[in-house]
Amino acid sequence: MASIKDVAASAGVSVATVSRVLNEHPSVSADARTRVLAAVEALGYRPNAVARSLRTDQTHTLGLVISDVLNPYFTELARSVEEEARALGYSVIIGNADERPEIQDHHVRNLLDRRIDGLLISPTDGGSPLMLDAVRAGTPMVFVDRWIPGVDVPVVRADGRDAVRDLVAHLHALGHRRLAIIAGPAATTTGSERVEAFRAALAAHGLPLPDAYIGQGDFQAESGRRVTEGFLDLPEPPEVVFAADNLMALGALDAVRARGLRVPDDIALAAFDDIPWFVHTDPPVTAIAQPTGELGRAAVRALVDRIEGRTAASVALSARLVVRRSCGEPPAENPVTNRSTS
Amino acid sequence: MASIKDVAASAGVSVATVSRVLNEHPSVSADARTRVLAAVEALGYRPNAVARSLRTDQTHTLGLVISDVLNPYFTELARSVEEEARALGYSVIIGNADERPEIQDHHVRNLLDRRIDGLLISPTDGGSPLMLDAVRAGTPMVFVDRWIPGVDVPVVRADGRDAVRDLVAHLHALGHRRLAIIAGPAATTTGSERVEAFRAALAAHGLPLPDAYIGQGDFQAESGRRVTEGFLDLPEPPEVVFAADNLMALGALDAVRARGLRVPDDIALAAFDDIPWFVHTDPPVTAIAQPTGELGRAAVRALVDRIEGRTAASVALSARLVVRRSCGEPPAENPVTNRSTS
DNA sequence: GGCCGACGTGTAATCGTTTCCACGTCGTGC
DNA sequence: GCACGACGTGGAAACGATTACACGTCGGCC
Repeated sequence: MASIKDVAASAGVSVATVSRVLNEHPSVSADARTRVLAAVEALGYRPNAVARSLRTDQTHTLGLVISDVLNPYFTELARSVEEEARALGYSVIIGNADERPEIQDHHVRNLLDRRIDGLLISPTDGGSPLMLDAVRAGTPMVFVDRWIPGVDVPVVRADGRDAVRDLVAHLHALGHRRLAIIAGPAATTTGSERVEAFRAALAAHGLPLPDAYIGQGDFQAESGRRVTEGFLDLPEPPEVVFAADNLMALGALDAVRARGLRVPDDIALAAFDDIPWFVHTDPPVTAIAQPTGELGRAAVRALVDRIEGRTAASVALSARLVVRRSCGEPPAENPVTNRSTS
Repeated sequence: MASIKDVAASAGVSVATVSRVLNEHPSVSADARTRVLAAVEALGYRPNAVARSLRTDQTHTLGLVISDVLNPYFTELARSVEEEARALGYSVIIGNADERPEIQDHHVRNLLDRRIDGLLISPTDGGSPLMLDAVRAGTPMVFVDRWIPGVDVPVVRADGRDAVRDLVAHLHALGHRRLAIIAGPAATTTGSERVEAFRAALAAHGLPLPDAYIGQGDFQAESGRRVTEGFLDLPEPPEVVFAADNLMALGALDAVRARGLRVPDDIALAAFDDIPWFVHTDPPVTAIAQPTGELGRAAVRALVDRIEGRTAASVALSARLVVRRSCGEPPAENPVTNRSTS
């Protein structure tokens, strides 16, 4: 592979001049510039990003550590992150933690070793020493979706409280009184927050949230299945199951189906996170939709602000309820909320 | 951030010795080793991967350029690729081409500039000059899922021919005679191959595949919707629509639903690529399942073989038909093929 | 006509590693 | 007792870029 030296030799100038042409430094004569450009073209030269990074101490790369790539919500997040980053001249290295703290740490370490310019992360747990060290060391960082309390890092997330309230009102109006939730891990903010929002919304209607109706999941389909089976085995099973993410909702559907029961007649179902497939499931699933793309873009902008020396602020966008048929009594068709893709 | 010099100074040895300890070079005294290790620990030193890469000319990084991250098939592929790569000591940079050749080229260029050790790619088109150049320059490369004919690069893919034959036999047995396909872009191998396999399977049953029954899609949901609407507008609409990927099947469902028609009563549907959601759609969708995880792992192994100087061979694994209810007449329940997650 | 600033260019240091080579100090074998 | 090999170590040169600094040349202005 041709190096800057080859270009310099071929153009009859010094490497410094080549570098200046490449970096659009003003003080280069038109003559030198054309000769260099011609040599670059002829040799098919491309600057070595590794060498450049070593010298300039910037990689123009963002690290993104997400909890689970198989979760469509995070996939969409990753996509919008990459898009916005590309628009701003950065590339993205994605690490998939699979909801496992040790894999998360592996990725964080790896990204730090590669000297990424900044880190976007949706923490799987309460924060490992490694991550806290990175924050302390001044690594530009932004939390997205989930965050770690007490750590001074901007957070970009959706606030689902209002939507959860709308959901509970909807369920209450349909006559449901025994509502259960499949929660995410308590170590994640989204795990505990959604339970709290649910509990508060229930309280507003004078409904309790008994412990038996709080199932502990881990945001994966299998846990949704397991928890739902537990609910169904209860002497008095809930009338509604609210899954704190879309994969656990999938697991819940599996469990209900395995028993030969029907949604919503035998048990109603709702989910946090809306995905295109919810339109076509049997029945279509009522869900709380996050502005996922906007979250990803906002997170990148915040991180790049931080990297480039500006100050980055936290962002909270609101989620909204999308009513379908999985909780009973089909509402009037709404052509907008029923579009399956965006 | 502490550098190797700091460690050397702190341990009272030269940088060469530190480097030797870190790289497990044998000729280091036990005494020096412990002093270095202690210094590393004390300073929280981590080698700078950028500098190391510059010197050794290897990044221990693989590039993966996929056609569309939002497609669950590619997501799963990406996940298995990353997992296997991690197991072999490599990390992965994913580029999402969104089925657009110019974005694909952007990612390829970017990855090449970063001096990745090898490239895993599922080409969106017939091969840009850039990619052909990279092949000619000897960049270790492996095609996965799709490939470019006439280019000497190992291919790891699923052969769906038998499964398509099984599908057509299944459809024929159900009494369907007018079968249509939503094809992928002709520039992709999976785009044209699936049509050919379908045509051949139809011919074996003495069935034609008229041009009007070949809809041109682009592997995205929207095109599935558009093509399906076209089919439904035909004077004699098909009895079955076979979508060449899962997203176009989603679009087809959207279109059928928008007309108030029902699957499979009014029109049957089948898809290439199986995904967990197909179990829970209304109705569950008959699909051809690829061994996605195995494909990803095999692709990584082939690429790493090539990188580390061994020879890499092409791999073709077989796909299989998973019958559900979207083509009519429910088969007996099969607990294995109906599990929604793996 | 001389001085000074602007301009274009090249030399060389630098980023953090790895690794070749040379060197000193042993222990061993004759 | 001497030669020699093995071993542990350090110095210094790379890798491919960027950039501070110095230098020569030219034009304009007094």
